[in-house]
Amino acid sequence: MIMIMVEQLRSLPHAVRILRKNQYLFHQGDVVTSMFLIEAGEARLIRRHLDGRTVILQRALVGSVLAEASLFSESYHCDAVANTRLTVRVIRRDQMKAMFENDKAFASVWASHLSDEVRQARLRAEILSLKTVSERLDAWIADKGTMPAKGYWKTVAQDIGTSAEALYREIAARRAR
Amino acid sequence: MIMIMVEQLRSLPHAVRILRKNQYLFHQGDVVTSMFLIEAGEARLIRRHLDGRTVILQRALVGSVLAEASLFSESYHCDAVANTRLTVRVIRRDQMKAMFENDKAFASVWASHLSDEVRQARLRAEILSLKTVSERLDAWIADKGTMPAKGYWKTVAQDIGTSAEALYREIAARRAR
DNA sequence: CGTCCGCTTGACTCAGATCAAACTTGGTGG
DNA sequence: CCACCAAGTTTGATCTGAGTCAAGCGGACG
Repeated sequence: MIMIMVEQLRSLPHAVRILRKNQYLFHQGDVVTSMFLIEAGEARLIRRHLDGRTVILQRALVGSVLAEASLFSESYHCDAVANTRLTVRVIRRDQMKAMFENDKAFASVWASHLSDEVRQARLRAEILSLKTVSERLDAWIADKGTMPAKGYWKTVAQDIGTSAEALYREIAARRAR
Repeated sequence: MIMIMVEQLRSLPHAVRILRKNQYLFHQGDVVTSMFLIEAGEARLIRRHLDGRTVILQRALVGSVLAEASLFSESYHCDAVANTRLTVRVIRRDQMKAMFENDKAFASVWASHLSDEVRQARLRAEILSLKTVSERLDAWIADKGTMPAKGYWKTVAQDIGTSAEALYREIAARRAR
């Protein structure tokens, strides 16, 4: 399903943009003129708080679209930053809108994709409403299937909204059993 | 926008169902045959955990649709319960799908609505990723505009994922300033 | 008028945030 | 090949915000 969508998006005229790690793709408040399909690398949607803390709204990997939720809105509601060196396909918003309006199959796939995003975001909120690290980790694993390789644990800690240390301790405790 | 959608939904043939408080509209895993438009009352989408604790995924008031994210899926991914006496308009899923496919305006409105849901769910996750009650309350108020009337505070506590007591204390502390 | 529910406040306890210091590991450049 | 650096991991110590239990208050409503 998602592949079908990506296929169709690739058929549109586009430009390509390459960003360095930590470079911004767009900022909260910018007028939405383009949508971005990730070709290589990884990005994150973040919101920065007054005190400088950042919250990750979403992590986006190869094949995902930034920012789906903005196709019908005037301005971006968060920042997008490259997590790694990042290659994105730039598609003009009006072209994507035209495709949505003229191609029934695409419209369905797009809506279905949005529905999935709703579910995922609600799941994330559900995980974050759990109180202990242990419960959150269980829920995270229940969703994803397995624990990732060692270098990615810190990332999981951010996903489930705890400090890295707390997660390491939980993992250590489980290892001990 | 949302009103336009509701208007169009009302134009479809439908049945009406009335539920008592705490009665279930559907359960997680049920096959999706219908969508529900709330005519009167209030419902909540919840997920029940092994230990019996319930997590509110979403609260739904008059005019909202349950469960948007399921139009394109086979089974419900959570439970829906009446918060009050509840009147819903029952619309068959295949009719709604047909409308999505044949009516461009509706398709746009629907996708736009889903985008909004994505934003809201992500915002909720963002709030829940904050660590102190004070920060969460600030974020909640920043989103909604103001604090609700006194009888609704307990609800807010659930929204921001803390105990009622913790919220009452935070409110008391603010009053003191 | 009694019952229910939301609010209020106190006391206690604890999970996890934070700070800190050491150790792996992979990559980079000399 | 090794020194060095950056990032992630590990573990300890400390502190605190908030969950929980508990008891009392007040308004709404049958």
